[in-house]
Amino acid sequence: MSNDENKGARLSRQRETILDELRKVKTHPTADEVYDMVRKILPRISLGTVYRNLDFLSGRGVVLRLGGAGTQKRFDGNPAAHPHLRCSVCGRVDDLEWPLALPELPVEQSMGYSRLRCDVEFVGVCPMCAGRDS
Amino acid sequence: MSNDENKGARLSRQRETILDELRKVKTHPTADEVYDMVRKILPRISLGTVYRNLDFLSGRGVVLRLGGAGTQKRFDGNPAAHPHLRCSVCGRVDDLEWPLALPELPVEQSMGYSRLRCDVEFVGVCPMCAGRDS
DNA sequence: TCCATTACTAGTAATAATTCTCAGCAACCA
DNA sequence: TGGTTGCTGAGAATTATTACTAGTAATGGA
Repeated sequence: MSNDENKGARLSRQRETILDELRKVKTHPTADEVYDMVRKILPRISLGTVYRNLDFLSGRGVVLRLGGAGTQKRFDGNPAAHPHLRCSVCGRVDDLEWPLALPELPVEQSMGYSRLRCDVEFVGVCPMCAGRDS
Repeated sequence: MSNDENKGARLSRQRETILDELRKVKTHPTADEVYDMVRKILPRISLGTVYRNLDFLSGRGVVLRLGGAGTQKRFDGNPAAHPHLRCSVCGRVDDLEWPLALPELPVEQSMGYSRLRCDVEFVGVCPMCAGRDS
């Protein structure tokens, strides 16, 4: 966080706390889950600030914004590309604990796209949701 | 489209048209792009009907609902799992024309998740958006 | 054939997630 | 020390999606 791109950017208490809290957990919280976490430390923070900073941080590649199949976006404190498991029922996301090599796309197959990164997501039903019904 | 699960389901003119139009294109339209396409044929169709039927069809696995990094969901007339290329600027989605084998997850690595399917998405900047700025 | 049931529709209201706006405060620089 | 810029909280606005409602059409027995 100290190259030219970030010239002028300040590490406010709010921004720092959001980043800290996000790095602390292994769940992949949604914006308002982050809001709840951070509010325990900075009770007067606003939801808009959380969104603004998650946007800022993911824009800089410091955290990962997971688009995914769900309706809300989720955020990951670990910015390295790694595969996820997503529950299609409750929307929860886990890291896959298995060193799956991410597929590499040869430039001549990239159809003109640049700056590619690979998102791999396995979508299924998590143990909790599978137990609930069937 | 004729097994037990679909008992009672009817193939209305609206539903049929939505499916036809979706299968016709290689783009991966959003719900309101589908709405626009279908409206040329059935001008009185409502957006709610489009959403309802896209939901119905993707629930049955007849079409694919692509969650993805963008803000709107996109739909794919080809329900077979296959990798996509997504532009992080304009949100457009292309099929990857390269027979990339989708990674297979061994059951013992699935962390209790069941009925898994794999989504692979390469996210980058498409040629059009790359040309516009830099 | 007639009637009850069910699936579906258009239109519109409601909701949910996210982004935008704006006035004030705080850090930084000349 | 004063001006500029980045950031904030609060709340309004926007956007995508879902839910509701009343009406219509297909279906399946009596």
